[in-house]
Amino acid sequence: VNYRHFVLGMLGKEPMSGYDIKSALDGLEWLVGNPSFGSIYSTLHALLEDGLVTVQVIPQQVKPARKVYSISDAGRRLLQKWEAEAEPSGDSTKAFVMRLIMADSISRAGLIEQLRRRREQVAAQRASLEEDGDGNAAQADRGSRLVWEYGLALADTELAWLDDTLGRLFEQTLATEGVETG
Amino acid sequence: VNYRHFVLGMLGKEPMSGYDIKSALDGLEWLVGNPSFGSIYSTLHALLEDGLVTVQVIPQQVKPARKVYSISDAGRRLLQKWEAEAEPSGDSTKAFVMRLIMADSISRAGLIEQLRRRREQVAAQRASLEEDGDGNAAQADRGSRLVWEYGLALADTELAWLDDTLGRLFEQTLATEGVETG
DNA sequence: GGGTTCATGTAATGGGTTACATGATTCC
DNA sequence: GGAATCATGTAACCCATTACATGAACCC
Repeated sequence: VNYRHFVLGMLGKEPMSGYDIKSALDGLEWLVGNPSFGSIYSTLHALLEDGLVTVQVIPQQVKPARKVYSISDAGRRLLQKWEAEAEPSGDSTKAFVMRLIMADSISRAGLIEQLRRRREQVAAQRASLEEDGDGNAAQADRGSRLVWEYGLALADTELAWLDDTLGRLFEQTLATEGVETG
Repeated sequence: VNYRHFVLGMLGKEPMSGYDIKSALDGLEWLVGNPSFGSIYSTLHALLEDGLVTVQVIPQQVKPARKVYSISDAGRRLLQKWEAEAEPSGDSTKAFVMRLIMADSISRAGLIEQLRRRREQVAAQRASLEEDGDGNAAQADRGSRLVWEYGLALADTELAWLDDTLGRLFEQTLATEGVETG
């Protein structure tokens, strides 16, 4: 995974230091991954050099100065562009969660679009898995059968969650538009 | 991820060529990952050099010769050793599926042990997630809340699947032992 | 006294992906 | 005619992890 977009997305939520980003991810490794300091800091430096973020150095008496990074206009534009384009091959779960956690940086319509895309991808993955299994479920080895069951269970749960979440977001959108237009 | 153990585990199921391994993984990228040819072939070369696998070259008229790799005794020993030791930090989902798919290379008792360990890890992840959420569910941003819900849903499904699978394996073990001893 | 938290940074290392090279057959 | 399948391999590149460096305050 490349953490460039992800780090930018975290800064899209609110200005943070590299240390803050790392802290926010502690306990979430299994869902989003946990980039090392080396990775975060160098990503931050690169983003700064490209003008996608700005820094504010906050000196502290004893501890090294905090460097709080904020997203720039150019950075927000790139984030928007990135949000619009889907990975053609399909995001991994971690990549999806990375997009999900920075939902605040994008519009509700954009978020709905993300979830719709994810729904399609997961549905396709589930379908191809089921197809594979139908043909050779009987003669498949134990390992393959276990993976097959496991994959179907995870896919079904994710589809259900996506449908549920999309439903709630859709209701909110209707309600908001109802207030605006009525 | 390091594909060394995984490739060895695939060969533990049955002798295969590099191309076979890659083919077996097509359509399973989202679950186990899909190493590139470059990665698979160099891994195979390294395993060969370490004496963990052997090759059998099968010439073909027009196509390049198939190189079918088989696991050696040393390889099987290493696989057993690897199976016994758990990643201290907890496996990622992909790493777990990698272990799962090569269930045929290990004993049923070993498999049960694997699933038990995974159950512990997922339970711990779920617990820390819930703990995090309880404190600041109200003031958390939308993205964090979505990830929280998503993570709980996935964790619950996996726990249920693990319990179910462990139950079935346990029954089979009892049945087998029943035949043996009675 | 020793481990943990806060806070940043650099350099080496490892290993996976991408791109390239080769080459005949088969399907559209 | 062009794309896909079968089948292996090498080299460059990218980038994440690991290890190292610095330094004070706080808790057991």
